[in-house]
Amino acid sequence: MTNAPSHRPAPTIRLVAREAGVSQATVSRAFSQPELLTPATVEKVLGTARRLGYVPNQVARALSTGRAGNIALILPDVANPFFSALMRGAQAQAYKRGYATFLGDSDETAHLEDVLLGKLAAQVDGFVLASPRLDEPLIRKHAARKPVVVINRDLEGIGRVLVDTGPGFTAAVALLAGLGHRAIAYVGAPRSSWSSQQRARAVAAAGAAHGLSVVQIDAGRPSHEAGRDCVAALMEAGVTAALAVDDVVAQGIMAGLAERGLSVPGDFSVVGCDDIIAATTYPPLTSVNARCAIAGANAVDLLLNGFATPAPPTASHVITGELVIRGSTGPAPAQAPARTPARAPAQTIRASRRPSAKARAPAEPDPSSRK
Amino acid sequence: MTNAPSHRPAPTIRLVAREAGVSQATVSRAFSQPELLTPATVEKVLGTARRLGYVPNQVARALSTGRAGNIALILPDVANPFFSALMRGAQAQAYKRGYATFLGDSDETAHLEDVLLGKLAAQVDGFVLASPRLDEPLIRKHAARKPVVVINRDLEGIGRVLVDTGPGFTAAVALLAGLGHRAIAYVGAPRSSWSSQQRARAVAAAGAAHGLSVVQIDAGRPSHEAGRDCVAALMEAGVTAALAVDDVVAQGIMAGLAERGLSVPGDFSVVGCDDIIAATTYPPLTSVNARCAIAGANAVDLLLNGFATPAPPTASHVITGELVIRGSTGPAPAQAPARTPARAPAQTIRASRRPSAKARAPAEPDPSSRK
DNA sequence: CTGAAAGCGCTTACAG
DNA sequence: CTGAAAGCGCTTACAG
Repeated sequence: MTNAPSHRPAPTIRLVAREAGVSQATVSRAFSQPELLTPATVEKVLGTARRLGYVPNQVARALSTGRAGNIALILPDVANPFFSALMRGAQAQAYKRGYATFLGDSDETAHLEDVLLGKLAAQVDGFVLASPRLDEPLIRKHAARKPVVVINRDLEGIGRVLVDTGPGFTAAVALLAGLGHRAIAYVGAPRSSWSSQQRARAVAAAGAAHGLSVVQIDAGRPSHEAGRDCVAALMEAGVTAALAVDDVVAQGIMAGLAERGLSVPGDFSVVGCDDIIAATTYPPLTSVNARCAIAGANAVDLLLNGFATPAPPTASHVITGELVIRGSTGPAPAQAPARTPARAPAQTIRASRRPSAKARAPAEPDPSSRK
Repeated sequence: MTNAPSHRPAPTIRLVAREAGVSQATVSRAFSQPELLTPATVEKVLGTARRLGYVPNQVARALSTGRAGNIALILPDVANPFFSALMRGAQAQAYKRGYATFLGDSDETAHLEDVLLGKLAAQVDGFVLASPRLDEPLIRKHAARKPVVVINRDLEGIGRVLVDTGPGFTAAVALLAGLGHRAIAYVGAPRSSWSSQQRARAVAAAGAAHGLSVVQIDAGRPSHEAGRDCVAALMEAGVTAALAVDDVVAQGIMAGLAERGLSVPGDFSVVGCDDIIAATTYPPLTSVNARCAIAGANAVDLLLNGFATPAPPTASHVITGELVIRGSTGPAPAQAPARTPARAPAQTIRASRRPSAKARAPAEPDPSSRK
């Protein structure tokens, strides 16, 4: 396995030095510490460097200095809108501060997280671990080797960014109470993630404060389908509003309601969380904004700022999500929607170029959501 | 700026050699070419390596061999569902083949693409460039230095993966014609991307073949909002169905129709493209599947396979997108929908924890879509 | 202000 | 089958 030799090798510092008539050290300084050189020297070196198309080799630099100039972002699923937004914020911030970003998708597994952390360790100066699935001892093991900042996991002594959506959910319950709802549901994730737990608690507490009856429903792995599937349970419970662990599930709930001929917010109110896709549904979702992009950027800042200090990052940074009220919440209906049977789901047919259309399951995975 | 010294330095090959009583060369071979060594030696070395927690330093290895073991994926917007899915497929395939992935988000700008390509060049063995905004000469310049595979850009002599959605759009037009539609619209991107051009041509040709009247509408930068905004133009044009450049725009069109009290597919039919979010809307979108994840994986394969050959990748790999029929397409209405004025858009209010709710624009960027 | 030289942690012909 | 040694392309005390 040879690297395609047809690609000419990049010019090195030695060539630039020779062409400019200076030493390698001078070329190096022209790039990394120009203030140590005469402006004329810097100009001369940079000029010939540009002419030759020279760019400092980051790999050699990393080996020499011990600093890679890279970070890695490890997350459970890049296709999930929450993580996409987070990634966008993190990558942009890292770039702005001169760092390149490795992307590691753990496919929701703790094992892959562990492997990725190990493989990338030598090439990065630190990690941002979003909603890690890894158990605490392993996270701490990796954090002992390289600086680590986690997002949405509260680990004492490890740098972390926590998105506090509790107040947003509290506000959402208050909104529903004000609209006359008396029985509501929280639709959450299974082995409660830190985020889902937090949201469930906020709903329970606020519900009690307003004298509402609150049922908790476990949707399983949060996905559009999971949301749709739990609509039966919502009808059974006799509630008139649901707060979901995230927008994907909320959107699924809206689809399930529509299949039963129920309208939102006329017959039922729905609240989501994250506020990434919430503005694009119809009706647009009332949702708790999780400031995903900001969380990603803050995590990168926390990590990079830590490089300048002797101790690893250990601070915890809390971001508060606010409620954004849109069109999926309205006055409580006169009575809870009847247990309407679902209509047959809309047909899905995959047509090829050939006239014969054949029914098949879509190959692309559902954009699902677990945080 | 020092790297946090509290993180103990990783053990090196020298330490392992000393501890195992062998030379560095032997330790190196135990990891990279164990077949050259006695099984006993390999075992001894690997054992002490494990005991010391030694992992080969990828940076040193890269400098020495000239192979980084990394690739970079450059794309216009990670928050766009199309690219998220593509990224997922690419990253997973690279991992499967032993490569780590750098992520570069160009934020839709040609300049950032250029910079990222330059900065990452030394750290990667090649690039996957998805829907590049860069002009052809610059792409060729970079491709002359490092292997490059582009996605959805047809550049002779450069490795590329092209998703051909033409047949899918042709099938979609046939579907609409069969449902009795006589006047349809294609809603595309502005400075036509390769993808949008291709789709527009397919719609025009198929429309002519079926004797339909076809209008082309430019939605500007493809986004949910752009889709919603062009509904007025659709009404004006008197069409009864629209095919959109992607699902995000299609979803926007559905929202705009809903705001006017028009139902899909009763009053109007909508077709999208990409098939990532199509299954999650209500009604679920009929959409041309763009096999995004597969495109990403194929691009990585094309790139990595090229490393084994002397010449850079130059093949072009075409993936055909098929039409997936769901609930947003139906029989043509008796007559084109009247020019109903839009109702006031659903209110958006952001509520803080404090009782006073204040109206503000959401901070998160709209997940938009340009490919 | 500039240069000669050692060193970062590996790999790999070249000997033996 | 194993080792001594050069080299990958930089950076950085150390001299001058």
